[in-house]
Amino acid sequence: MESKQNTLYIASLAKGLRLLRAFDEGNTELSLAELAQRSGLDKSATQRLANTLYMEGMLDKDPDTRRFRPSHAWLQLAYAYYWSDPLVGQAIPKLIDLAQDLGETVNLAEISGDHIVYVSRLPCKRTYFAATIIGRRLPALSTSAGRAILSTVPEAERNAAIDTWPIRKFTPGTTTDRAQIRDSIEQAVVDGFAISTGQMILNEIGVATPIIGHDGRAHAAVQCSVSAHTWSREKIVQDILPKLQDTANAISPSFQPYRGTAQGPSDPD
Amino acid sequence: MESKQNTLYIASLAKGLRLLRAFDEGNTELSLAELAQRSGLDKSATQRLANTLYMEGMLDKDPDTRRFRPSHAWLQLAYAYYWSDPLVGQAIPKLIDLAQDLGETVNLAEISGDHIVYVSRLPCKRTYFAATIIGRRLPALSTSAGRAILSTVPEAERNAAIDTWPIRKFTPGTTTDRAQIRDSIEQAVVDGFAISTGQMILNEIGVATPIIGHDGRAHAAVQCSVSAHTWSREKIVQDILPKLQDTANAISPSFQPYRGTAQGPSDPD
DNA sequence: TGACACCGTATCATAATATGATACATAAAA
DNA sequence: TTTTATGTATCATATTATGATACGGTGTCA
Repeated sequence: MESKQNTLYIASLAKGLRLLRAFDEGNTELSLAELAQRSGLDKSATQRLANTLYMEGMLDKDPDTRRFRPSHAWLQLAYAYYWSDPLVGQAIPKLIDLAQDLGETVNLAEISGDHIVYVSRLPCKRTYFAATIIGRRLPALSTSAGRAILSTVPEAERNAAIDTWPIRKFTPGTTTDRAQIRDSIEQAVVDGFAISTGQMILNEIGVATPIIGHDGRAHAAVQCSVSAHTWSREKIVQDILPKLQDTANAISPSFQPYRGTAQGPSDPD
Repeated sequence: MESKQNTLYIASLAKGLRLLRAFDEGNTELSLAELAQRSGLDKSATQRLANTLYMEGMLDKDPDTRRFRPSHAWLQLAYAYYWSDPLVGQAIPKLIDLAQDLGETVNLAEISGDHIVYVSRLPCKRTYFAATIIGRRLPALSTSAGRAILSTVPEAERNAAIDTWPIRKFTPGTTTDRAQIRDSIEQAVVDGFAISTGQMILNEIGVATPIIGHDGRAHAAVQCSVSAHTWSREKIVQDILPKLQDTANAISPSFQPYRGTAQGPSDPD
């Protein structure tokens, strides 16, 4: 089989991880056959790996349908992650205050390669789409948070990112023109914040301010999503933005930049 | 080596998972040696497994200190979990409303073997310990949520649980006497809710109401934690409890009971 | 400065472990 | 009923993981 490399790579472990990754928002429970199909592994391998994950408590199994599901252990991993991320402890209390103050949903996003990951969400009111987005991974260029973060990196690197990083069309209103995205980011360089309309969801406006680290670069952003029905661009800049920036600045100074990086493939999901 | 069983158990995968589980609130970043020590694996195995996890993007690595950390992928797993858990989608919108209404922190907890797992948290105000508790796993008997859930199971099973399930002492005020815990749970059988004082944190009061499924049993609970400085038991019963119960009942009817169970060892952490 | 201990990294011959083809059983579809 | 698909179990083979060993770098104690 495709031995990824040399002797310090254990294929069995990697294959097991592929099974875990077979689950997502569209595939919440999978049969053995589906698991095999989605992971690209043959039936026998899938059988053994899934059984191992089951025995280790990483997968639940419905005794009737024999379908597999993510177990609570997946949340325990998130718990461990939270403690390991130095930014989380710093930011959460301030984000709580911000969310209470604004009365709108506030998110914390971090850069992860060419994507951003939502690390924490403080929901307020009836959130349009009430689903949690913790752990959601999106192309950085297509999000206000990603653009805010990119606005803090050196010009050359920034331009390279704008030219090469992935983009995805979520709604009819999603910007797919890189020139337009460049304008948006350059505007953010000047303004110190990024704002985008209807990129992810129709009638949704996102504002984000970068959380700047010691090196002057942002690795994260505070983001706020509001409805275009009740908010205008001007009103956001006037009422939300100042508080958003205060919060981001309050988090910034003591933040140890996050230097580690996994070299996983930049999967174009 | 200790082949857990037969031919449908892949030891390498299980060992890799042990590395992941080596990270927790007290061990947020680990060197290779520490990883080996905590997982109980020898240096070579740890080296290979950690390297594989790194290549697959499951671990980050600080290029200077060479220490490993949980990666963003751990949050992506949580994301997949949220979509797979039918209760989450049902409950979150109602919990948001409840949290806004109460102005206090609201949690969703699920039973997982003899422990409970916090699945979602809606923080309000300055939460005493602002840390997130999503994914935190606690002995069911030591929590208000666990007692609320246990109050809905048949008597025989309930008694067996009270006699055998694990207990842990978190504060000087934590109840370790099973007779007392039995009283607390039997009271919950009558009242329909559980309340506990200073079990996890000093001066913290927890109230929980069970979310009852089709089979009449609860697999989850809505929980609220407040400060004993500003709340008395009576005030909680008067002001918080009714809303808490309404919310739990609103979630209950349409909830498909969660039948799958991993057979992992009941680790006494 | 040198000696020592520790850690991360790399290599390699060996055998233990994972492999995947195959067969059986059960359940769903025709 | 027959047919198809899916979950489960078995087994001989060689591919794959193993772990002992060695090397280079770094920090610590004399």
